[in-house]
Amino acid sequence: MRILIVEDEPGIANFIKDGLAEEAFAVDTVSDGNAGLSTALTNDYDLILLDWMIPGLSGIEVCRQIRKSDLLTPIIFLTAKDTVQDTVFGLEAGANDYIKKPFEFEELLARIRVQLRTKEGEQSILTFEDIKLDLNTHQAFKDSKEVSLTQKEFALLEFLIRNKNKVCTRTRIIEHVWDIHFDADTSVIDVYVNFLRKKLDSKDRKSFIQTVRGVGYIIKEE
Amino acid sequence: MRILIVEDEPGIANFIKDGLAEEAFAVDTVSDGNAGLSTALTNDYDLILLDWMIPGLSGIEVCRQIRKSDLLTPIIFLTAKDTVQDTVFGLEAGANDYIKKPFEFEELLARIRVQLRTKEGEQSILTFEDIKLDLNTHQAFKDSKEVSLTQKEFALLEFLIRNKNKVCTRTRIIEHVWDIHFDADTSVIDVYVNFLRKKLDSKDRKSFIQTVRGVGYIIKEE
DNA sequence: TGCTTTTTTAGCAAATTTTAAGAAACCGTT
DNA sequence: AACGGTTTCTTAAAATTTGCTAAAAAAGCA
Repeated sequence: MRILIVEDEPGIANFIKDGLAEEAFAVDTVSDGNAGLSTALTNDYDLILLDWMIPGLSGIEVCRQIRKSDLLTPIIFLTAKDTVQDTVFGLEAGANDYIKKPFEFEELLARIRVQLRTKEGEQSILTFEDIKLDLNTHQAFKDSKEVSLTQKEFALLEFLIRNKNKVCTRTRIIEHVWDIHFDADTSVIDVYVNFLRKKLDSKDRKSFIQTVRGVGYIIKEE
Repeated sequence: MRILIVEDEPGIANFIKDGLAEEAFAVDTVSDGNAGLSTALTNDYDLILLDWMIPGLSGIEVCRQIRKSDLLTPIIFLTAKDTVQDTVFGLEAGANDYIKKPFEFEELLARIRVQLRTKEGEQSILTFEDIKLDLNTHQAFKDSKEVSLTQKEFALLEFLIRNKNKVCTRTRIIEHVWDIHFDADTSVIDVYVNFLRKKLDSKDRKSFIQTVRGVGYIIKEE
């Protein structure tokens, strides 16, 4: 799950970024309206957090432009303003929700989850055959026995299971799990697929992660 | 735990009622706004499920009236509307949460539990294995021998035990225990976890507070 | 002031993540 | 079947990040 934060105060931006990283989201931040708009339009985010008062284009203008280009990515406004009138403008501009600063991280997280749930029926427990991932507790299970996974292992597995029965290309994996958006000459993916196989494969049958040569990997049912 | 449902569609009302009855809640239903308001005011419910579109007084008006009379019973809105603007008004009118129809019963139940937790968690003694916390007297015990904890130590331990079997992220800990809501570059948490371990760990087995690298800490049963 | 509590700092230890490189597997062509 | 060029697998080790711990500094409080 990729999230874009458009926020000019580095303190707040980092606070949110770190918190969301702990929840296993891939997070990018930009600090002004123009960068926000272009980044949002040229990337595939699952959700955007947009500050109201930012340099360059105002938050509301960014929101309008994004909607104008038919992008339906959920947008949550971060706003210091507390008159209902302003928030109404924001919602009319196409935002999905708003949260008043200062806010508790918990509340922000809840609102993010609400938006993501409507988007693709997000659940807090993902399963594939005898493998279970609990997103709340960050625990992974195989045959209902816990298997300890590192952050990256967990994130990769989550991505693969979310996209089960679809081929995940190396590019999409490196973007969504590693948050790398330039040409990457690396073989981390191979290594981590190997880690997951070692920890989660059953000995008697072929690996639950199948490789699609020249393209990427897939977790397929049956 | 008594729950009031204010909902005019008998199908939905019964669906929820039966489901909640199976979960051992005592459930009453009424089907219009006026009845909802008077029933809510003259009875002692632990939670109210309130439909947005009902005959008589609108759900939002019922909510407002209830809050006006200083009743703090948690209210969850059931709403078919999907513009967030409306739900925002609902939350401003004093609702505690909202859920969009159609919803899964599981999700409703989860939200109900969240609201009730604050109430039913009024038990004043928390325990985890051989550790006991008396919230009234602020005393901590290990093997029924008292261990003196400082305020922060107590607060951190309380938070961890309240969330036992769930990973507590650093962000959540710093918000709930230290009440810091901005970017925090600090390692107080590490230090205090260390304090608690020194005071409360058993020598023969691994620490009762387990660290989840890159995320936070967890107190786990078994 | 002296004592306790809380927070910061910093070096060390440990775990994770990444890199790198040879081995193995795959695939099209001969 | 054999070959060569790729791509992927598997390891080991380097690089980096994160957490632990002790000790000092700062803040509170009687």
